Amino acid sequence: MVQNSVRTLQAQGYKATKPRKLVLEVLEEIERPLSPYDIQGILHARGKHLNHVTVYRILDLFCRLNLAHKMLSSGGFVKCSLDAVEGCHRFMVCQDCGAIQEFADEGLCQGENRFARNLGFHTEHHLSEFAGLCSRCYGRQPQLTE
Amino acid sequence: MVQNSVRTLQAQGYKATKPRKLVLEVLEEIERPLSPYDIQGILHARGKHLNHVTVYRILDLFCRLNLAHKMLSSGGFVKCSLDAVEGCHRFMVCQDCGAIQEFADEGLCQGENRFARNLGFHTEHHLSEFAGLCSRCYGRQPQLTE
DNA sequence: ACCTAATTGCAATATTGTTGCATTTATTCC
DNA sequence: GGAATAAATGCAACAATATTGCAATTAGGT
Repeated sequence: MVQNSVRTLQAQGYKATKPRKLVLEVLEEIERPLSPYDIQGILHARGKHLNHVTVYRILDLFCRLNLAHKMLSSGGFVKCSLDAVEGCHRFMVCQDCGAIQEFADEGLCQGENRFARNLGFHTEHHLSEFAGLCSRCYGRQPQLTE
Repeated sequence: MVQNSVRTLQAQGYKATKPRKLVLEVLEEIERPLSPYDIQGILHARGKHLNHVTVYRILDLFCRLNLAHKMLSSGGFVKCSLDAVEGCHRFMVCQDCGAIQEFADEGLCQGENRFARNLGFHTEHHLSEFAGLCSRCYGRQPQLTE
């Protein structure tokens, strides 16, 4: 799976370096928003030592290439699971287990565009996050500390 | 107008202190996302000196009381213009002049809830921001530096 | 005007993010 | 496979942002 992202990197002329692959692995494995320092810490615990500056720059690149997304509510980074989200980022965040799920819907976009235009606003990008409970956590005891 | 917010504060048992009124004034006057340090700086230039810790705590309180909102995309704070946004925060941000406009729509909420539920997700809050051009800036030359 | 709880300021510290430059590394070409 | 080289990383220093505990101040009720 990391392989897909590696291809994207190379297709755009970026190198598939070891640090970049390591960050990709973490983001794929942990489907929850992670800060740059979170990622550094996780890798550190695995004996992989990346400078935090490097992590910042990698995440920055990934966001530009749409390989990752910076969550609006928490500022944490997640791996994008959808390829074709043209300037429209939508995620559901489970308030219990912290899991995130990306989604897209043409109908929602159109509804939002129409609504905005009625207010004289010409929309270019939508950002939206839903907070709630995922199907696994719905009807269970809370898990997440915080 | 600050008066409305002052009433909200007092109705909830919070004091209408000078620092709080000053922050309210700035947020009302400047309808663009402002960081805590922005606000401190603006007030400082007017001869009003607030400690940044105070600004942080005030903004924190305002958000809890729904008097202010922390923008998802920028992290800046804006004054809420709608009273009855129950856990649902929606803003349009002009990419040109930076102006923000809060909005609400029952229909959008319902559509989003329905969509999420089809994916097994039980939504509690919606956060959404549209980026685009406001009616004044649409069809003009760009203004915002950055 | 006084009392008291709430709020603010201060100092110290922690966390997060940025910049310039020397060193290393992934790819291209032979 | 082994250079060449442009890109990427690490390092060090620093800048910006955010948090905590506690003493001093202030708003609101009497």
